[in-house]
Amino acid sequence: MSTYHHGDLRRALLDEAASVLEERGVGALSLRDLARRVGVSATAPYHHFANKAALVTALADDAMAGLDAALEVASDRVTAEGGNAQQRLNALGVAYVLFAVDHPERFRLAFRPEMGEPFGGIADGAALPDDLDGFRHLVRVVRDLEADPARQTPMAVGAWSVAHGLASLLVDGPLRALADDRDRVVALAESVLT
Amino acid sequence: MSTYHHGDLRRALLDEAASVLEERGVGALSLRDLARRVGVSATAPYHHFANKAALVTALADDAMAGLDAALEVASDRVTAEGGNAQQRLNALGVAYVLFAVDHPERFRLAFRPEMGEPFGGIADGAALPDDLDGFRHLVRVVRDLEADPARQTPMAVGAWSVAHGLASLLVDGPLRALADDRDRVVALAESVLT
DNA sequence: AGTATGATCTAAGCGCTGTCAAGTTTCCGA
DNA sequence: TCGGAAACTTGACAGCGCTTAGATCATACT
Repeated sequence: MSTYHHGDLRRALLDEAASVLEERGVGALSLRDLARRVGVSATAPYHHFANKAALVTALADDAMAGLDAALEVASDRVTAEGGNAQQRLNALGVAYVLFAVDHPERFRLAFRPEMGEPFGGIADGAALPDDLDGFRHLVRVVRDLEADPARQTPMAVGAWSVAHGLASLLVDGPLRALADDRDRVVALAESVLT
Repeated sequence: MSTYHHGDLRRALLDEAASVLEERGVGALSLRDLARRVGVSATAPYHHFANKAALVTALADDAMAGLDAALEVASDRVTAEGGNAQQRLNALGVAYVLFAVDHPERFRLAFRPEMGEPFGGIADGAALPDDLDGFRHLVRVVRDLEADPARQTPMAVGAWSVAHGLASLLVDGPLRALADDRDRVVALAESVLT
């Protein structure tokens, strides 16, 4: 026959995992179940991922990439509309929050700590690094907005904090009830992100 | 003999779980292991908790209570020192962040969504409820600070967002490296929470 | 063309988990 | 005192992550 070698089992597993994640949440992820769904033996995934944590980490990387893409779209849109740096920063915050509301499981997974080291890390007084692990848009807009390098890092941290905090509260916290109404989410985000 | 009935197995399980949580993280929690440590059969916990999720939820409630207590201490301290409402709000934010840094596992668990419904929820235009599930201190200080009820909810949301976001970034995000140095955490928190 | 080699996948099994069903021991109130 | 309820035990089941050992396939070299 012909299906002994799968073709791209790694990709198939990640895709299946993404759909399980969306429907049942991260707690429902199981290597055996994924293998079953893809139609492969229980141990096949181990030829593509060292262990379950590695698969989940890869999935989290995908989620991060999705968030980054959403921020890029928002940033480009404001730029195309001739917006200034402040408007771009606000748009990034709104897009950040909307991504979390639209894809809560992906958002949660992206910031899940117990599986690996997600971030490069930034120091306190040091200058802002170019690539904040996918948050290059934030870095760029902060540099446009604040000339003094010493103030860039606190500014980036503050902007990121409020966006991330609001997103978390909408996804997991006391604002969950609002998360369904995108218009109200946008209004709330714009009023808070200033 | 006498140890057939344990005395307060429920409390013993929760205490043991709290210590496992602190040392190994939430992923290392296992009902069987807890039972073993407490010296009881594997199924004994089921007479006190419907399932594992119920135990974890109870543990999360404890964690929330701990955070609330930390906020209360901070609020009382500022009040005793004759501080105004704005100073009290800032102190709450710093205490919030410090709790997260000092007890990262407890902080993460308190906001873990997949086990039950942690929050009561607040609506958009509605007035701020008295008890925001343990965050009564935030509600109180916001009421002292902003007379207009329509603006209280956005203000509370904003303050909570930035504190929660900063705490998350310090615990799980790109600021992890700073989390060890409490003085710098305090300085960063005070500079961001304004 | 023939074959070795490495990549890919399967099969069997270990120790762990959460949970259920049924039986045993202890406590406490009528 | 005694009977029911509460607390706990034993035993078992299915599912999990992961390891070890072996089968199968594509392809690169001679």
